[in-house]
Amino acid sequence: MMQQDLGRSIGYQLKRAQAALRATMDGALRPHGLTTPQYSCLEQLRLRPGLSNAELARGVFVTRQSMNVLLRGLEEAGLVERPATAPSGRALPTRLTEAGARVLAAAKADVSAIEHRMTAVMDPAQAQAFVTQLAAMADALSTPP
Amino acid sequence: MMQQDLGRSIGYQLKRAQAALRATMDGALRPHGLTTPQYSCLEQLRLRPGLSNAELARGVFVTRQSMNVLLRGLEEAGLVERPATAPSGRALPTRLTEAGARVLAAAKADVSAIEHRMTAVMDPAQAQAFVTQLAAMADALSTPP
DNA sequence: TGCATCATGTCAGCATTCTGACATAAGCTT
DNA sequence: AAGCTTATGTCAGAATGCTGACATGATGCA
Repeated sequence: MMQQDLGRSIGYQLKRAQAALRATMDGALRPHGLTTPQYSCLEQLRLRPGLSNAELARGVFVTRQSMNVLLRGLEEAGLVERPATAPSGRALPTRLTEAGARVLAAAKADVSAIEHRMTAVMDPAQAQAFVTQLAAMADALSTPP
Repeated sequence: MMQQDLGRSIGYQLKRAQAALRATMDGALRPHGLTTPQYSCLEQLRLRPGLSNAELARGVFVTRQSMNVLLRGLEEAGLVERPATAPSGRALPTRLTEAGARVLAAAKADVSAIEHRMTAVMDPAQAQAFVTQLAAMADALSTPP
């Protein structure tokens, strides 16, 4: 097909939008002492307390190993806590500390503002359809052809 | 606002779609001996031959330093070539070799199929609007508020 | 009951990418 | 002409994330 304009490629624009979001979030989160993956992890824990390391990894789209070091950082900073021994199996259920919930709430305000800047380019109905389409595209790729 | 469902967050779905695309592309490109950033670099060079290291870095959304090591790999593999001395200033214009163009063409077929799997969840008019919206969102974030 | 399979947490090693810094070259201002 | 600003390529070091591997605990099956 020999595409002449990269700007019409969905893969390129997807990467571009994601890169812009990541850079903007990193900038906004730095004053809170968080990176974007750390923020994503805390947000997961807010919505689903008690998630294990492996479950968090899948939710943040990194490997278990990466999530492990990320969690240690959050634990050392006192933002999350894990029991020393597993209540069942090997999974250690992780929870936000009070300090973690506080930091997350402050950071979330900034992140929400960024997401609003993104969706402001469309009307609300378009924005909702857009998110639905994003999810459908991810599903289409995750399902083997 | 306290969002209860991560699936409705545009940031989450954007990350999810990008992660799925990246993983699928990595898998499809491995048989060609390419990573996704390397493929993106070759594609840039196909559309705009003679791009410098710094220009390529911006196009692929990595730093100059990362693009530098990436380019050395492609150069060593014989897929791209750069003059030993800069014709003007310090910028070294990079071009695809014949082998590079050949590898890229073969890889591009697979990548195009992947992009088609993504857009197949919408009708063509929706897909075009979707790409336009992605670009608008990236612009909204790149422009200081 | 045994045993195979799977998921989890974790260690080690490596690849990738980043931040910080420096020297060089071009363009612009004065 | 001289100096300031910007852009580029590159080096060094560190952070981040990944692959491979292993032991442990749960689960399902013969």
